[in-house]
Amino acid sequence: MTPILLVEDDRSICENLTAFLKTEDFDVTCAPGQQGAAELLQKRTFALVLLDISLADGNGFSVCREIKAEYGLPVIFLTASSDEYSTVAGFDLGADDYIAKPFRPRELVSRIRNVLRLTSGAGAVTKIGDICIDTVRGTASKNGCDLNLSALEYRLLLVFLNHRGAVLSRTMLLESIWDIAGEFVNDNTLTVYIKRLRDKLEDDPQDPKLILTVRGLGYKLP
Amino acid sequence: MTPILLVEDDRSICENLTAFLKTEDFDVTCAPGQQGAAELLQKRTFALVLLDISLADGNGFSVCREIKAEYGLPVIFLTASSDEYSTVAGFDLGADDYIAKPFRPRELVSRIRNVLRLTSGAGAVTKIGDICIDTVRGTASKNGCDLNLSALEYRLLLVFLNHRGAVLSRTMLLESIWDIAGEFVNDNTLTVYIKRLRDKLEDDPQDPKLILTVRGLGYKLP
DNA sequence: GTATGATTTTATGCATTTCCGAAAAACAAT
DNA sequence: ATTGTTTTTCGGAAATGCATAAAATCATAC
Repeated sequence: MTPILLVEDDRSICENLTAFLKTEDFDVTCAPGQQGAAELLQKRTFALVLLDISLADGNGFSVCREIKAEYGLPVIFLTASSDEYSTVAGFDLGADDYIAKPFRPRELVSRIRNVLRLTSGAGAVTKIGDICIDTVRGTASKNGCDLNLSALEYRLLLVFLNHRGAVLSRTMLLESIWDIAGEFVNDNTLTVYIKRLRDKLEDDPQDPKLILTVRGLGYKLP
Repeated sequence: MTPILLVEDDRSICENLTAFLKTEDFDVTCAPGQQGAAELLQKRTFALVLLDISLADGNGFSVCREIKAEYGLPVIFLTASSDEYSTVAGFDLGADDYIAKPFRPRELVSRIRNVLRLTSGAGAVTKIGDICIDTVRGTASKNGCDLNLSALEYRLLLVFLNHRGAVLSRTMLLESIWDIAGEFVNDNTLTVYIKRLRDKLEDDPQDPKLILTVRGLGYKLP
């Protein structure tokens, strides 16, 4: 299921598209406006964004600019105003395609697949605060400069990323990284890697804001 | 001047588009039908093909299939029949965009630029620094002189090329080149070929700038 | 049959990382 | 405060992953 973010304030369009795209193996999440879209992009990772130009709060253009600057995700504009000016402006902002309503669902699917094909190789970037994780390039950076994570540090960070907000028990973390044929490593190894990650990620490793300890339960990424 | 091939049998459209696109810094060559298109593609190099579906001899779909198979060039369908079936069929053949007549010239230009942006890196000849890879001839050259890559070295380079920027795991590389009926070769074979490629490609093989090692994760071409 | 080049394997060295034990610190409960 | 538990820190030993050289195998043409 390819995760897609649909930014659209018309509820009925949202519901119809979500249902239809589901049958085509896309996992659609709806955001009614700029605000919600920004929050979802912070929290989760998407492969593509479908963007309505006319939103209640702000317009699609500014959302597009943000998405391109922050996450580099492919964007397809989805809009009623099919006038030439909009089309050109949309492309100038780095949109990857532009579909005028009313559009035929099957054409939309074709265009989504097409854009995904053309942009594959573009990174799937997730942001947490000023930390940037690019799962395609296999890098994590802070304020643009590479953090030089080791392979294990990187994998550990990924686990936190995929369970954003949840408390992860030490056992669970050990299992997901060190479970080689049921043989675990020393429990303390995890602790050491938590420290390493903090040293590299946190502004102040003494007072972690990203990887928090939940005493007795484990750790979590808020 | 970006060279574009326009395959279109309506003379007046040809002339108008040629003139207009010229003002946008595109160098348009017209072919009235399948026959002429094939000959021109043989003789010259184009960056993109604008393709009318309804041609006097044969139809645009078969031309598209041929272009994609033989030259791998980006294709934009340009057509009167905007029915859904055609759109989907066009994309299925590997078209990169689809514009229904009548279209606005400025939108066409936007879409051309957009497709060129998205497909840059495809094309028959790709450059990385001072390395030139010609996927039609199957050769790679540095500063104009042939690098004399062996078949495997060349194929390995192609894998990197097709995943520019991404970290490619050793397993993935082994699979894409040495996976003969699930039987892998010695894991170190890959290492050796990485070295061979570096020796031929890099200015200073000791300090690679093209094929970088990402310890624990794999290699990547930045 | 030998000569040439491509491919694969073997062997070795080096650098980084991963791992662990033990001590120190932080925390919770009495 | 005292005690016991959990978490953090530290340094060095062990393991791993990668680079390199050189030898062995295979294919092809001469």
